[in-house]
Amino acid sequence: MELRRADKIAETLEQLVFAGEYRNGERLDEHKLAEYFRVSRTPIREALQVLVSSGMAEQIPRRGVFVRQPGPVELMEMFETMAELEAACGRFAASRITDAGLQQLVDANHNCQQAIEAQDHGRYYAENEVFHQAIYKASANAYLEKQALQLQNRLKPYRKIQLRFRGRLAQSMAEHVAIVTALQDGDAEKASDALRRHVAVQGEKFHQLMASLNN
Amino acid sequence: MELRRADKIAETLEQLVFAGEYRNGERLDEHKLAEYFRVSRTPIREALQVLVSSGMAEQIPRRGVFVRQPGPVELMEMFETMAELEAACGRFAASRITDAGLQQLVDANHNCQQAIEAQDHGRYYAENEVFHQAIYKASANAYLEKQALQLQNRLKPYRKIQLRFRGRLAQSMAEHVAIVTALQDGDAEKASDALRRHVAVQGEKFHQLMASLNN
DNA sequence: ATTCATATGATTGTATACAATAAATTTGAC
DNA sequence: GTCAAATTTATTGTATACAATCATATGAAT
Repeated sequence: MELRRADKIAETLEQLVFAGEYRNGERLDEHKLAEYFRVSRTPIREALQVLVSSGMAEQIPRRGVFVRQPGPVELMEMFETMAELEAACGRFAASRITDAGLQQLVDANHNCQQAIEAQDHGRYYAENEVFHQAIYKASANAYLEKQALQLQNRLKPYRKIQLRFRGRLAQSMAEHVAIVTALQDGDAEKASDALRRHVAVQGEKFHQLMASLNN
Repeated sequence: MELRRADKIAETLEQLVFAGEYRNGERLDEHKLAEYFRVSRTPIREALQVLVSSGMAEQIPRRGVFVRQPGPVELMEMFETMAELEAACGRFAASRITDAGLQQLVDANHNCQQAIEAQDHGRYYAENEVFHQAIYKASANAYLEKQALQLQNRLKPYRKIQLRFRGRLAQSMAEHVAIVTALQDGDAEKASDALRRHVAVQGEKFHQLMASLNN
């Protein structure tokens, strides 16, 4: 499945946009992309529509599609929304999580802790993702889970930057533990609050994020 | 702007799917649609991709795109998510809403009340939409607002059915008033809780919704 | 020199033609 | 008669050709 060239091109283009290969208002030239990917304009146009529908580009009829890198304001809005989505997942998970689900969280945290001790930022990042995705799934709401996964994916490049800062890992771990405890206790309010605060970007985190945008 | 035929076709197709013109697994035949709309397959394919990306249809490579009417489970999940999105909007709005924003809510409620007294379900439905959209905007988070609007749009057909039931309008109005009061007081918790309960589909509402699916 | 109209070029949107793949049908062996 | 392989048909995916529209450049009139 998924052998369509257009889909593969869409994935590649997404990564290119994520990697910052394109400036903010830059136009995605159909001809040049067709030449680059050695295909006709047709699959390129289909790939561009995927980018547009995911919000990574904007289409102006009869003008073309232009990459839309989120600015500081939109980025904050996306992080705020992410925090609320995760809080919602936690709220549902508190009463719906299974023993197996809880065990997944405990395991993920264990791996996170190991990554910290090994000072392996990359691995911490990966295991952190596992932890959060386990919570999405524990919400037992496939629709909400999908929304959360999508936004998590869009914010991935920025979150990666964020974890680089001093002391952030240890604090993050402590918050994870509090989240798991709340879920174990079945305390929906505590779980959602803990997740909201954990994901939210405020205070020092906010400044760090803003500073990272100037690179 | 937006003079592309593909976009207009996408809109029309969305409405057709909403209206239940297509069965659940039904395939959207490119040739037939092209013939029906008197265009070539190209704009049809673009329109179909829009449906796919909005979740209203599923694409199986080299097989075609098939309409995906949400079943009972997914519908519940969407309503749950809607409730959480609105709760999030309310949470932000509690501290960010302006006097003008509050006035919009009061006005919308006034119009809702008039619609009830006139027993005008259609008008109540329209003004109810205005009320909720005003809250989305008052969240002062354009990204969240957009997400809420999208889901609201997808749930529109089902919500329409729901409001038909006896006593629902009066209860809904009372809840609106409570929401406005919480926002006036700047009480984030109260506002988000009130919105969550207002939008959530539980108890009797759940049974009514399920019953409506069998038509 | 400025401004407006026209013309020219570039780019997107649509139509059509072709290729690749999957579904359906036919044919043949047992 | 049933099953399987092969062939045909149908349908999607891609390439190319054409049309429509927008941006730029050119030129004349003031």
